[in-house]
Amino acid sequence: MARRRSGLSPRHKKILAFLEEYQQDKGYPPSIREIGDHTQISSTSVVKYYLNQLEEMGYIERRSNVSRGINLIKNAGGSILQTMKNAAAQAMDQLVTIPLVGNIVAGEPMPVPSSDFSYYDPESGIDIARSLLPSSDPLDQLYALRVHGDSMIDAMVNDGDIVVMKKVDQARNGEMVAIWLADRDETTLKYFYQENGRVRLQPANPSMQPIIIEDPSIVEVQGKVVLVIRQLEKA
Amino acid sequence: MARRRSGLSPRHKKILAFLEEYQQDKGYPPSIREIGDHTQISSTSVVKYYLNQLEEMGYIERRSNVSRGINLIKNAGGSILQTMKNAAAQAMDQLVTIPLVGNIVAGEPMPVPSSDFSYYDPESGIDIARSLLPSSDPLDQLYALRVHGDSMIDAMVNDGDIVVMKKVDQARNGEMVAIWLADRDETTLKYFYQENGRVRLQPANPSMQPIIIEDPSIVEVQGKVVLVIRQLEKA
DNA sequence: ATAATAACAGAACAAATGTTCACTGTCAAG
DNA sequence: CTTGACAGTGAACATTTGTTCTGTTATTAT
Repeated sequence: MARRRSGLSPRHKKILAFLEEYQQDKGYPPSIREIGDHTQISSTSVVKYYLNQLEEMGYIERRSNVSRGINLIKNAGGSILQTMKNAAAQAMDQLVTIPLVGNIVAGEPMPVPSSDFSYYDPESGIDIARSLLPSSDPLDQLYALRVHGDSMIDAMVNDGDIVVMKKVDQARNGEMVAIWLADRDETTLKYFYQENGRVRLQPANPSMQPIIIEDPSIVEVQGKVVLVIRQLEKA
Repeated sequence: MARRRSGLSPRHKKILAFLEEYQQDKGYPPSIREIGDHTQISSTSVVKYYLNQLEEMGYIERRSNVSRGINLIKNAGGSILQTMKNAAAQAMDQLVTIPLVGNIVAGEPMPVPSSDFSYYDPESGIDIARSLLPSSDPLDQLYALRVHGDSMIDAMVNDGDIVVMKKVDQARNGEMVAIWLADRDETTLKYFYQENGRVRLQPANPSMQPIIIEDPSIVEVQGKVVLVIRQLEKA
């Protein structure tokens, strides 16, 4: 039999390759006996023998007495698996999933996710290409709402549309914002303009008249509209 | 105890979160007892009970009688997690680029890509998550147009909006289509209804009146509207 | 109230799986 | 040739771990 050289023997490589392939395929690591079967090693003790060596060499991590407790650190080529994760993350990065946290209904306050809101809360999310979003916005401040009813038609937003919002509590001129009008008990989407002490809320539909509010304190900005999506054909 | 809602209960979410975190941290999935310990579930049978439900819902895959044989398919947000190798390719696949071939202007015929049109012709394209599009549509029949002017406001489409169209020459009832009205020299977006020999073109804005056309031969369907996108903040 | 169903508990069980150990074979150096 | 480190075998063993089962508690519907 060949003596232990400095590097990896064919069996070492075979085991590492199998570990990677198996984890890839099944989503969890193989057992010692499965490794043996697929690498022509008939004895479980020999598999353990090799696994110990691979662990010493830093290719894997193991937790003793734990079934399938093998963590592949780097593959046989020596390149760290983490780089792969990064590549995937980068590709994923082009596509962001925005939580769909609720509905906009004119007569009731709009749901806004709390700052500590759980990643797993939303029943569903919508996927958006990053290129459609303002590049600067941090993703965790974005959330989406589905519009219910025809109350937003003067904002050119229809029943069933999805609006992507950014959490802000102050609007700048010219931005479209979601506003809770305390005196009317109403949520509305309007272009926001603050000019000489009063607030003008301009509908997106140029044929509609603006709302002028003399007392800015009663307008409550819920968020800024970033994107509106209307699916005519349901996916 | 709370009844099973349509979506995921807090425990479902907790388990999914733990599965993801554990796998990320250790490199292999947790055992049933470990899941129980970290999610305040005292009985292994209850953990199994939830795992069965998660499997039925498609969030995980399991191999029976296999220790830690859990494969996390998608997280609670519903986005695909897959294993790292496929993730990059899959993520790419989730994103489609649709050619932006021109503008819609009310007074002139709408540009429609010819059938042999080169995929690389358009100066620019827009990236759309596949999940937003009708799953059935072949991608090569989709194209996008930018709306110029306020002429489409009765279709709830604003100046600057992007409409994604599908090439069709015949519309079915209830579809929103782009139509060239020969007698008016005008392009318009309307809901299409053909009923007892005549065509009714219904604006999306429910407060507007429909156009009735007695002679169907003068309506020329340019395409079907699949998606409308409005970017409030330019990227 | 009552029945039905979902949610949960805990123990007992069986199977999967890692570990240990005594033993055999190989090869190179003294 | 002998020795010793390395490589490998196979079985016995001990844990870990998934499964099943009986039963209890809550929630909803009738």
